[in-house]
Amino acid sequence: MTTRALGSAEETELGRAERDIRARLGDRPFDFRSMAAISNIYRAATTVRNHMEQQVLAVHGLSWSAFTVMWVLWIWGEQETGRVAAETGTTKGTLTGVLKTLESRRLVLRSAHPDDGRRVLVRLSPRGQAVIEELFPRFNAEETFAASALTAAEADQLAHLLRLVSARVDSARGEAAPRGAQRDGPTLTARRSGRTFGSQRPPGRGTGRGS
Amino acid sequence: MTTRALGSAEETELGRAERDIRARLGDRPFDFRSMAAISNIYRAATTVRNHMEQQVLAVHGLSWSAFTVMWVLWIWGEQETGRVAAETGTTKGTLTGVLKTLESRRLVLRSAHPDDGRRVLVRLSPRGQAVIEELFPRFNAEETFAASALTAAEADQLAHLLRLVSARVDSARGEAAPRGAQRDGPTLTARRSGRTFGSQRPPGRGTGRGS
DNA sequence: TCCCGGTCGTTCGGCCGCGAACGGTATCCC
DNA sequence: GGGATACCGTTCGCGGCCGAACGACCGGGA
Repeated sequence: MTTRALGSAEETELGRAERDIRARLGDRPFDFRSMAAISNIYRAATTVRNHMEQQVLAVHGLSWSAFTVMWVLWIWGEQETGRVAAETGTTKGTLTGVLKTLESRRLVLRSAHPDDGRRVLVRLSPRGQAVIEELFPRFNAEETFAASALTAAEADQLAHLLRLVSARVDSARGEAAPRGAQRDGPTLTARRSGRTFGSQRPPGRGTGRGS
Repeated sequence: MTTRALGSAEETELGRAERDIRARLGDRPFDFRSMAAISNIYRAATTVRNHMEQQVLAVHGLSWSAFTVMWVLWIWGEQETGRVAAETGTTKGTLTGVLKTLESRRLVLRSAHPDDGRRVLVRLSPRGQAVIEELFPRFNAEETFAASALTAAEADQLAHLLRLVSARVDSARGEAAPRGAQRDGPTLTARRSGRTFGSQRPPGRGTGRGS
């Protein structure tokens, strides 16, 4: 309640849209509260991604995905492509394409795994290293800007609530139809979503003292 | 703080990832709080979208975007394509493609605007109407599930915080480089993002008693 | 040794997504 | 009225994105 931010018509505008929706659906027992919470996630995500691509990434012609891959390689160093895919939240097939793009621009390098012929290792090139080190401070500055309508406590709260949603949805992987069922299906390629704070940890890094 | 939900290792896992990031970047003055808040938005959005497409939309082979378009037409009725584009948060070019897909499946109908030869009107076909009415309750049920780790107050708070972020980023449209500058650039196609609660209102609907 | 199931990265087809460019249309202003 | 201007939806090129299919490769077992 502290930061209302911007003298915009935000609340009234949104109220109008919601009123239209209720006028159309109000006689049916839908969960408008969850609808607002969930739908706004996608809305904010698209807004932020477009902003970053236009304001920060455009100077190097990078997409959000390409940047994310470079970020992962920057933080955790050389990785197997499968791990990068999981960490960036895409499928292996998608990652192949992104890597092809990055490789064509000489930003990353692929190399064969020494012990396993199936695996492929990826790492930043010196050029890629320079690009991410130039880009990330600007990227982070825009993150600060995007969160600047929030108090510190609100930013923490936002991250926390989003993690709860992600964890909840992740917990339902591999199910079929009904909501009540317990999860059992193990067969599904590991999938993560988005940059940073994925739940995969890098290999050979601190074991984090178990549970 | 009330709902911790799932006996998962969520917090410790995320803590480990964040610790790795700080180990790599901690000596530099980055804004880790904003980083966590913003990056988790994208992560949650992807997770939710994939979940919806797999659990709800797959039975009709619809994408999130196609569903969103049908939703808009369902709630607000026949619309000009430009308005649908703004409401769904895509460009006009993208919408043309989505409409082509929907039209090929006989879910929407295009018609010429009576008074303006440039405009095109879109509406749900009877078949499309039936599909969205079957699909939306299931969709909303999954929204409820996705938000089920949150209390009612937390869900409201999440929506509120996300709206603040969206509004903040939207306010920066048309700028170039420096953060301090005031916005001036008017030339930019109206852009919204995501389903529901966009700030565009339908034409000819209640005027909402102005400001 | 030779299968054989499992795993890895790539390829493929289809769709979404963007900005830029294009043709058709309306509107403003003289 | 007639031309400049602005607007609308479509098209285009390129890249991201997914699931499925594929070929290469690993490991274990007889």
